[in-house]
Amino acid sequence: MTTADWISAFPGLNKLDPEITKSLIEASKVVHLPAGTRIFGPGQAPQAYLLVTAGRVRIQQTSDSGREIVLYRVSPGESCALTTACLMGFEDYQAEGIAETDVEAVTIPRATFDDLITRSPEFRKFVFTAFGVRITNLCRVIEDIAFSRIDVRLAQRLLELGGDRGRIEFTHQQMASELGTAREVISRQLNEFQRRGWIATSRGIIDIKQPQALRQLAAAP
Amino acid sequence: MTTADWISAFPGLNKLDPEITKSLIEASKVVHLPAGTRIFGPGQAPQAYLLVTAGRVRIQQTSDSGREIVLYRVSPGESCALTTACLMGFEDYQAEGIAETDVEAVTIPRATFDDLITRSPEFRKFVFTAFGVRITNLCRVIEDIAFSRIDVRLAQRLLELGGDRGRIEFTHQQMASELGTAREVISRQLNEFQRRGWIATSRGIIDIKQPQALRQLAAAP
DNA sequence: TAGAAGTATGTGACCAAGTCACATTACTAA
DNA sequence: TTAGTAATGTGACTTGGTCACATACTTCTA
Repeated sequence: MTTADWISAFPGLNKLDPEITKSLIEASKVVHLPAGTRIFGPGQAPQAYLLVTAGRVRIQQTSDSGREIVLYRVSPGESCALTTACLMGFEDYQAEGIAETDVEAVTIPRATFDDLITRSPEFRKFVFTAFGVRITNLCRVIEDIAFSRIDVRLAQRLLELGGDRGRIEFTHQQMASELGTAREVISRQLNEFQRRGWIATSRGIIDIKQPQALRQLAAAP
Repeated sequence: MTTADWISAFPGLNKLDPEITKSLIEASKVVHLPAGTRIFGPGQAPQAYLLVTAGRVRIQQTSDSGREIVLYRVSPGESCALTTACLMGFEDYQAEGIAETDVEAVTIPRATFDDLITRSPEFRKFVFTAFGVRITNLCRVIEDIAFSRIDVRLAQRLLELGGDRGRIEFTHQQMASELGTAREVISRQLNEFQRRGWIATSRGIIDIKQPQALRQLAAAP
């Protein structure tokens, strides 16, 4: 089976030489990871280059004191810079990757990855661009944590996570981990949002009622 | 002139094939940048791969509100992941790189960089490891900002910047930019450190008097 | 189906850190 | 010497994080 369907999900991989594409498809293997799988983490290095085709992987970091913060997510059409870096020989990092939903991904063995890097400028660009996006993204996170108000950040994240249905199945503690803050802080902010009618909450659920109000807050200077 | 002295400053580049080393040296050019030079930034993409051989480059980010935070520094023996990413085609980032001291660096043209990536596994590993280090580093910054107390972070940074002489020629505002906080916060913390006899300060200068006291605070949980 | 245990959320008091406004103190260049 | 500028000091206030504990909802079990 060398169904190449998945490759169309990666804009950066569309312009590869047919030969390269062939190598890529032949060496790749589609894997399915159930929600909750720990894909990599301290003491658990990934064995292959990973391209997510369906589902979502959450990359997060836990501090010594046990508090967590979500660094970024890997969505379909993306790869994880951390696993790539690890694959290329740098293994000492603290973050961990967890399948947030059932995940379908394509794995490419290290040797093939190395071979493709050598042979294809387009593949190289794809990989380096992925690095660039992640680094830029982490810089953005730093800026947000350092300089943005918690209500603004919460509104942004609610909109990001809400999707079309506007329903987020997260506990307050999970939302706190999203933003690297404390549960009580989230509880208070959510209560305030609810008081204003922007959201409705019940145990483990947040429903967005007035996305435009959240958007306005999220866009605040 | 193809003095290859600089190459010994890069542990990752020591094991290259003689041929690769030759290419590297022939294509490289040593450049000198006076302190204060803006090496890259929004709207100012770097034109070549940059390896720092002497001096120090500061990578920082400025928020919309004008506040700054130092993301990391590039010291001799290191390269800048952001410029690399940029070089490989990803250009949209907000951070800027500034020569903090007079800087001596080796530049490698894009074409040569690309060629070396293709031909040398060791060079690839060097580049990818540099990415990994930076990403790990940024994750550490995120953790610090999100979870560490400002006095602990200040103590750490004072020790990092103090060097052997234990003198730091920074204004309070500059120290605030280091940690992404406000000048008043730094002033108060420094006053407290001074009150305890750990440091001495005068206009634009911080002298470390009791590094071990700072170390103890810096190691706090 | 009641009770118990576990998880999620609410709340007030308090502390840490960031903001604002303005005063004071050093340096620098006429 | 003296403006003028840059650096630092300070108090009042707001925001956000911490702590301790109360309350409410779910699920499991007897």
